Parts: sequence; C-alpha cells; structure tokens
Amino acid sequence: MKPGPRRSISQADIVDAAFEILEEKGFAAVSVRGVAAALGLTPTALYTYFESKSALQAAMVEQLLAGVADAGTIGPADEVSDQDASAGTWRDRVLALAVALRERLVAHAGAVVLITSGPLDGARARDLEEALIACFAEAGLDSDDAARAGRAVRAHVVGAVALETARRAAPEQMPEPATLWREPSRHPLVEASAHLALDGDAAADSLRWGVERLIDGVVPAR
Amino acid sequence: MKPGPRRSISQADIVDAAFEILEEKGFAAVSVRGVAAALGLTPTALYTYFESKSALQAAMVEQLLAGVADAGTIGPADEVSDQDASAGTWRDRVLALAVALRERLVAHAGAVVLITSGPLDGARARDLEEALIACFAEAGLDSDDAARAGRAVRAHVVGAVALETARRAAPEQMPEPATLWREPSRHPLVEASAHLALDGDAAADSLRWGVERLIDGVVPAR
DNA sequence: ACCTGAACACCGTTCAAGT
DNA sequence: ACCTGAACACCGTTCAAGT
Repeated sequence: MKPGPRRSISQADIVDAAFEILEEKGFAAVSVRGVAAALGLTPTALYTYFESKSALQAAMVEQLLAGVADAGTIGPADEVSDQDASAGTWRDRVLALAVALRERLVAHAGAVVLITSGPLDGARARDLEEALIACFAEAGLDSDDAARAGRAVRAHVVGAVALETARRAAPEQMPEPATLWREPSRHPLVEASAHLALDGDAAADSLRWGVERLIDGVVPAR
Repeated sequence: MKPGPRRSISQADIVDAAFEILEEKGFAAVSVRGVAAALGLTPTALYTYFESKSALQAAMVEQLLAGVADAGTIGPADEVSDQDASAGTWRDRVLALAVALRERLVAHAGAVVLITSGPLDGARARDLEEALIACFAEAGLDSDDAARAGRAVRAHVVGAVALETARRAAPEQMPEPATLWREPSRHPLVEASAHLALDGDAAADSLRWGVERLIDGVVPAR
C-alpha cells in the first residue's frame, strides 16, 4: 500500500461513496475526509479527481438528476400509473417529470440541501428544464411563458420537497406539557390540516395536486 | 474583563450578529465561534443563550419570518403597488404574502439555505401558513384544499427563491472557449429564455407570475 | 447565571515529497 | 498521474473552573 499511480478508482466511485454517506448519515456528514476514508484513501488523494468539495457536490447533483428528463419522453404510463395508459400528452409529461424529480430528491436524505446549495445549471439540470419548456411550448404557450412555466414547475417541486424533508428531518420534538385545559390555538387552520402531511404518500399526492393546479393556471383551456 | 455574570447581551443581540455575518460572508461563515468573536465573547459563552447552533439558526429563521404574515392583513396596496389601490381581496393578500416572503428571503444572502436546513415549524412560520390558508378558505375552498393551496404557495416561493439565489451565488463561470463554429445547442429553449433570469426584478416578476398562475389553477372561477 | 480556557474530535485545503 | 503525511486555519461541543 505504498503511494504511486494506482488509478484503482474513478470519479463515479467517489460519487457513489459520497451518496452512501449522504444516505446513511445526512448531508452534513458528507465530508472530503469521510468519503476518502470510505474508499481507503487519504483526503488529499480526492483532489486528484475533484478540484474541490463543491465540484464533488456538483457531480453528485448531476448523478442525482440523471434520467429525470427521460421521464417525460418515454411513455408516462409507468410513472403516472393511475391515469389512463393512453398516450403521453404534454400534461402527462409535465406531471411525470415533476414526479420523477421529486422521487429522486426524496430517495436520498439530504438531497434537497445538496441541490439547494449549488447553482443547478449542470447538463442534466438543463435537460430537465429543456424538457419542461418543450411541454409547455407544445401546449401552445409563447416561448417566454413556456420558460416561465417550466421554471415554475421546477421551483414548485424543489420547494415542496424542501419543506417536506425539512419537516421529516426534524429532531425529537419536546412533548407538549400535559395540560388539563386546552388553550385556544393561534393556528387552528394549520392544525386542522396536520393530517395532510404525515407520510410520504400524502406528500407525493400534495405535490401532484400543486403541479396540476399550476398547470391548470398556466393553460386554462381544458 | 474578567468572567462573571454580566448579562451584557441578549438572545436578540446574538441573532443580529449572526445575520450580519450571514449577509457579509454567506451561510457557511455563520459559525458559533465567529458570532461569539463578533460579540467579543468566547464560543462557549453562547451556549448559555442557545442550546446548540441549530437552536440559533431556528431563532434566525423566526426573526427572518417576523412580520411576513402581516403583509396579508394590512392593506396590500403598499406591497402590490401596480394593482388598483383597492381593497384587499383574498387574491391580493396571497400575492402580498408571497412577495413579502420572497423579499425577506432575498434580503439576506444565504437565507434560503438557512430556511431549507431546518423544519420551518416555528411560530412565525405557522403564522404565515395560517394566513395563507385563511385566504384560500375565504375563496371558498374546503379546508383540505385550502391547506394544500397554502402549502403550495409556500413551497412555490421557497423553491423559486432557492433556484434564484443559487444561480446568483454561482462561482466565476469559466468563459466559453472561443470557437469559430457554433455547435448546435442541446438546450435551445433554455438558452432562448436566458434573458428572463438576469436581474432580481425579473426574478420577482417570475415569482409573481408563477403564484398568480397557481392561484388561477386553484380557484378557476374568475 | 454568565463567562473563560483547555480540550476533543472533527473540518477543507495546500504543499512538499514519494512512486 | 496518483498518492501519502504533515501542516494550516478552521469547526461544534463539552467540561471544569472562576465570579
């Protein structure tokens, strides 16, 4: 185990190791030193493959987004299974893209922080944006509105998943002090809707609902 | 300058100092040690006021959100200045809340990362959510849909600002290598819409557009 | 209660050196 | 080219001790 040219490892291996740590211990635990150790390397060795930690993170984002844009080009019957198995209208494809993006983000704990902390202008991010804009262009929007709509869908998904996962990652909440008399709440509406955000399925439904409403607002002709 | 009870400082002072660092040097630079130094204290002294760094960050989120919910209760004529100065319909109030939230998030660089890295379930976050749901309830939606709509607006704003500020914080992009023959782009639609995301005003307009479309989709009756 | 100083177990990154 | 080892300037947090 002496130093020397070994090339035993690739950029992809490093990204994989980083994702493993991300999934197991969260975003904060993804350190250059930790990833290197997981690969049996010294931290400085990683700087041969990536110029900095943020370059590594950019590569992670690219891998995370890989294939999401394809969810809109293949038939959406697999992703949007509760629809008619009919052809991929632009509406179905927008939904499929949104759902696919959400699934990628939810799959790894801490992926949203990862995606939020960088510019999101890599090749696969552009693929996704291109696919979304194409859908809205097909729907008849002019190029500016189609771009705005694509941006809006992307923002919607990112924001929804950010709020969803932040809630899930909440630390142990201190139990309410046992009180005999309930004070009237300052947030009755919020509490009445608490049942909507419990599990991941409800969150997925909420996202679909939001994107569908957004589409309805963008292309009102039904 | 000997140790001893001094109480020369309050929780608010610490939060203020933290915001100053956030604004000047970004989210990553907000450290317990740095904040303490800015106040002329030892890092450990801060643990008398806040149980942990994340407790400090939660307090920062609360201060950031303070007053945002009020943007929907006061007349929106100030925030939504290009509308008729007429009364606050629920629609105007939703827009005013969204714009106010965006302004708070954009005001401090790194505020989105701050808000994304925590649960966002403090008192002021609930105030905002409550105000949004109330608007949609007034619009005639049942309580579940009103909650979904409120959630959607919040997600939309957070996501839009996240994408907006991430783009702005991008490091120096390497200049395209000078080429004489342009290769056909893989993302023509994305590039054709680049003019939409240049400055902050355009971003603000994009957000308003998106929220308006979302509202249109949620309450189609116009 | 409020604060210090020392300490523990970490970080990202650079640099000189080895093969 | 790929890797190590030492080093620099940082982290969050804990603990014993001072007033």
